[in-house]
Amino acid sequence: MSSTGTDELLALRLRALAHPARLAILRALAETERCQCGEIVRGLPLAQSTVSQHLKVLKEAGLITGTIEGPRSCYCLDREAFASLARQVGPLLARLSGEGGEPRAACSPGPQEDALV
Amino acid sequence: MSSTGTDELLALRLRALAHPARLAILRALAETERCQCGEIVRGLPLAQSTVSQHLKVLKEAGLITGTIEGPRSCYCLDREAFASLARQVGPLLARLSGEGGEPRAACSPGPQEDALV
DNA sequence: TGATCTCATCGTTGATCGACGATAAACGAT
DNA sequence: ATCGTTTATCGTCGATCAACGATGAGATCA
Repeated sequence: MSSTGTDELLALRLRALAHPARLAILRALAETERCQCGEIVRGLPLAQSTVSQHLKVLKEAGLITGTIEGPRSCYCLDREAFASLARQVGPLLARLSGEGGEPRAACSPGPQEDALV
Repeated sequence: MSSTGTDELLALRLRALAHPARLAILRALAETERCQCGEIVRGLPLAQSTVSQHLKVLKEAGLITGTIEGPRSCYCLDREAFASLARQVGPLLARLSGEGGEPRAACSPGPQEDALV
């Protein structure tokens, strides 16, 4: 497996997560379940336009949904997207962390026998 | 909670993960458990200097360790770092995905079909 | 109608990323 | 001592990011 194409999407979503401001936005959305953009702006030390950009990034990554509702916008988490991401990231991190729990001999024990395929 | 300072480290690590080439490198390290940089280069459509740069990013994020061993280098996963990352990301994604499983009423209450992308 | 509020988008600026070739450093082998 | 191999680093270039202010589009309210 290794999935060449899927990695693009996975990387896109991880990149969307990989910013302190966006993490803060997501946490705010999770806590309040409210969607007002203005409230998020007031909770962060960033300009309104900057927050709007971050929201756009999150929306394009498919992590949140945005709905124009009258003069204001309603943002909220796409729970299913995060569940799907968890199903992808969970096993990946498990595998990278050793998973089964074999000793694994770290990296270089010293006398590196042959190797090579 | 949410700790403003921790988000910096979390974002750093997520950003290190958020690149297809680096995902491929990590998978290669997880599969072969071998550390030769040259082997990784031969397995990717990238120049040696580019791979070296990616390895540097991963190392600076604390996700892998690199040991100079004679003329060659020995890279391998920092299993503990990935375990720690999993302990951080797992609950986060669980929370963002709804966790408890309450209905949560989605976002928009009104009958506005889609609007917006 | 006009004023106001909310938010998205545009345009700009400086910083960082991603890729590459070229080069240098460390070591083993000849 | 001199090669050849392996890897890190440097310098460059184009693309993208992150932040901001300014502007514009909708919708509500006076």
